Amino acid sequence: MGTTQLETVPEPKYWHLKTVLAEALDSEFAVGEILPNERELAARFGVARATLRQALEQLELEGRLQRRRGVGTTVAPPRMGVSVSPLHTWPGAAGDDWEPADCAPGVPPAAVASLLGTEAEEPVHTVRRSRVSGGQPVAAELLYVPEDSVPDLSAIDAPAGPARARAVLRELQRLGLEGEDRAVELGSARAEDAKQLDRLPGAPVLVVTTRYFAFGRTAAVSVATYRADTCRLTFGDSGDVEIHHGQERQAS
Amino acid sequence: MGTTQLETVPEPKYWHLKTVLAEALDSEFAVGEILPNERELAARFGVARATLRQALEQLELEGRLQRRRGVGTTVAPPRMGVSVSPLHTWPGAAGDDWEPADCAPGVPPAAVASLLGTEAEEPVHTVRRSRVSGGQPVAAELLYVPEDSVPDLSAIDAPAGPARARAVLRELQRLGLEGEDRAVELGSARAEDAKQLDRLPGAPVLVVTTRYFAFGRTAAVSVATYRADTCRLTFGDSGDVEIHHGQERQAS
DNA sequence: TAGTGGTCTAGACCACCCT
DNA sequence: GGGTGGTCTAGACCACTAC
Repeated sequence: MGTTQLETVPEPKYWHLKTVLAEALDSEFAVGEILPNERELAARFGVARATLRQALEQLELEGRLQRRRGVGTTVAPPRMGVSVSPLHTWPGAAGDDWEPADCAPGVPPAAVASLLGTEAEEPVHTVRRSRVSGGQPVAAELLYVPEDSVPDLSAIDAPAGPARARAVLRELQRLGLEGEDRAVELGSARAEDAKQLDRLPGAPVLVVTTRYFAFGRTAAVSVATYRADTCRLTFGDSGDVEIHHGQERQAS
Repeated sequence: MGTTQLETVPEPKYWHLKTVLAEALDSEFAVGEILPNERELAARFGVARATLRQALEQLELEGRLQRRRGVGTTVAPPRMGVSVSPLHTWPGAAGDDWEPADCAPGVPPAAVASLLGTEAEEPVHTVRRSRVSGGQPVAAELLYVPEDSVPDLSAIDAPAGPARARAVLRELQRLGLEGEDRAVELGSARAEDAKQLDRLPGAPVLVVTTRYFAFGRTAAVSVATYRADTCRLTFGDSGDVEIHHGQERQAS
């Protein structure tokens, strides 16, 4: 009864390891610095490599580390704030930092079709865009626009590719935007998005689903996947606020 | 040169496994149904248990599965939409679905102190609340309120506990709220939050950081951690939209 | 007490990057 | 070619739940 029981619930090794590493990152490493490789770190801490990797995985999930196959593990800079504020403008409006990449007709996934209220197998304009911030890709987007939302689009304008993407976006601007709403959830990058984001398939992403309303219905749906490791999504004007984990220095 | 190379990039086993399982979930399992245990599934697919677990982990991350130690793996219901719209009201206003749990003075983490603009070691009112939706806990929140934001709070009111939490929230309502902004990022549940969310430490969470402005400065900061596996954060009025992965039936 | 998922080990080989 | 992280194996034991 009088015994001091510090660990009624024994802490998993990888959890403790993560804490130790996190403290080391704050105090002993600079942003961009390369950590010792996994085999050496595991040996140094006296654990199996798999256990060490469990700790590294969590730190990467929290945006503290960046791991690249064939290169090594580096200390990540603080997450960048990426604004996803409702701007009450259509995608593709002047000033947004998305780059149209492609456009082709395609059947949207069932979840999107249900949001659009289209028939199950009905093809819609599918515009792919990518967003770059701070010199690296942060998001990949698929924008689904039913054919009848942009009736004036001349099919002859551009059969496919970036030119057609721009044409669809241009047509959207003509519509009266009545509103929009957003949802954010956790997902994992599909192969296509992963390549666009310079990550491996399955990497954690924040999926932002936006519905655009016009004519009293959903006129377009955007599904944007943001790199969860490097991005902090901001709503409002908190985009330029710095978040500090601890002391931070720049690698020389 | 004329060979058809279907797999220039060989797909990892766990990735393929995940796809197969996801399809099985859509077509052969009902929500709430219990899957065969990991050892049997691994044997059935001819892989090591660790490999199978990698696939299950991703499906859980995507909100398709729910795993509970000592119980089993069940098919998760679609994620519930949880509204985090800017309501332009203080936390604790009538009608919000947060339950005050506790309040004590405490030194906020450095990141929060920097948002509040308080001194490094300055203690602030720290209110803990929890949010329940659909009968289960979805979020845990720590609300940091500097002492001078609620100067009229009589310390004698309640020394600690839920009563004091309510007292702090009550005082907040008196202030003129000038604005708020939010940021969403991925994190992992700390031990404390994990218990509150009925998850293991390290579980993926969506961290919503909200700044409340009054007197031309940041008068309070809220850090809310939402279960990433069960929640879809909604901004706007898309909260009641159904998202379907595929066919869905109810377990009998 | 039996069965589940969670943790951990000590190996092996592979895909990728850089030089 | 040498070094990195990524995948995979076949075990073992532990913590938890339910009966």
